[in-house]
Amino acid sequence: MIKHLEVRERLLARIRDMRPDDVLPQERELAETFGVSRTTVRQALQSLIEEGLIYSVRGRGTFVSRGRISKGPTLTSFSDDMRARDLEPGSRLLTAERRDAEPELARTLEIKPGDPVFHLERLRLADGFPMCFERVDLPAAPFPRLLDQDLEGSLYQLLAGRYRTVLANAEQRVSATTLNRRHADLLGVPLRSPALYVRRRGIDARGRVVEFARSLYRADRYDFEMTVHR
Amino acid sequence: MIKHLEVRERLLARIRDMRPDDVLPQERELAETFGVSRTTVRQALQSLIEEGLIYSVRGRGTFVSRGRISKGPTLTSFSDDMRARDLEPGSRLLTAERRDAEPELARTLEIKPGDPVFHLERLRLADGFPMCFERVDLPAAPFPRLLDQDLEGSLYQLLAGRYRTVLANAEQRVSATTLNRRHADLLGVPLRSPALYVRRRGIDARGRVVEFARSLYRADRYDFEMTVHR
DNA sequence: AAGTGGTCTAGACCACCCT
DNA sequence: GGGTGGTCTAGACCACTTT
Repeated sequence: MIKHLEVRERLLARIRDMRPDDVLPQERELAETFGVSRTTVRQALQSLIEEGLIYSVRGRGTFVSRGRISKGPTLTSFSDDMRARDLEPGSRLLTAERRDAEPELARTLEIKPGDPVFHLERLRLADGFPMCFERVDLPAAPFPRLLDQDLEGSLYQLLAGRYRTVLANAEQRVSATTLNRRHADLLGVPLRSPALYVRRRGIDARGRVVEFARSLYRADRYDFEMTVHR
Repeated sequence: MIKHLEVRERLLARIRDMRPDDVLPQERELAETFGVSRTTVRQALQSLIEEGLIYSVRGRGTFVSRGRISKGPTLTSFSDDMRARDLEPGSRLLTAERRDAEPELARTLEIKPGDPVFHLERLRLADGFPMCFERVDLPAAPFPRLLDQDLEGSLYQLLAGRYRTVLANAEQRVSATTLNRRHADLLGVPLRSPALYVRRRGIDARGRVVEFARSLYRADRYDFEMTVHR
């Protein structure tokens, strides 16, 4: 087990029993308590600060943040996201086909026009009810036989497991829209209901574009929580 | 000058002249070149990795990312935000009054029910056209004579300049909605047009709640861009 | 003056990738 | 086996806050 992650876990356990603005023991003391160097303690503290769970003030100390665990803008799959909300994720595959990339899609995926891509359409469910309609395009070359796999589970997990491709970061654009007949029916809401429209370009550790996804989230059941800094 | 920031600057200059997937010198070499320890080099590299400018692969090296500088989710004012889009920010003050905090607002602002708060309503403009309708509540105590100030400019700048209160981070919740008669008229769009609805709680460096803002952005003219990691 | 977090060092070993 | 990034150590000094 990596030490700073272990320290992080033990700090998390402490923080859970503390109240907002309570002060944590000082770093040198934590280092002694956990039997690690101060550097390692600081590495663990830093990750908690980045998530907004604690904050530090020079010359005063490190304190528990107000507010609760609001997950920062990290890259999570729909499945993880739903589980974090205590909802059971599901999926209904609507379309799965091989296509030739249109020029604009090719540019987005950084491949050549006409190169083969996989196009998926899925209805994402939470506790069995529609939450999100998503269309995903992926370059076909890195993912042989993708369409033969089980595409109703987590796509990210499939890419990581079978194709050793892990998404490292994503460019995301979030806007609002109202739903047309087809999308409203799929999501089980009235025509012209509001929805969050998210366009995402997923990038792997080497900087290759792995997916371009467009999702429509029911506005009455979903919102983005984020903590922004400085 | 803090060393790791200086190293960061010098690395940035190098990266600008490199192409995607070019490899950077190895960390031990950079340390020697810049006359600092490897730890300090790593601190500089880390900040560039977090911004997506470079990526590292264990056992291979550190490389320049594809894609350009995509600003992460940082805390910007409306004014900064508009200027980044080459739009001239403006403001029309609709309401500015002192109120007593309702219980729910008091809880959000972490003050006592009945404590005085300032309530502002502003129409935010971009190149003179409505972009966003915002309602802001602030605790009155830390901001004496706030209502006598010029409230049509940047609120963040006013808080920083006159009251020495700098927002350190904010909890934000983004959802979608459709506009009612009043809000549609204010924003100059048809009834029931889609809009982004943002609720934000701004926190200062000491963890005190400074503002609670609810904003409605025209969906046809505004979206959130963000880069998410890991 | 004492205590806190912020920065930095020099060196060590580990985990992983390549040839 | 040699080279890379990842983790960790023990110690030092600095900048800031509080007493």
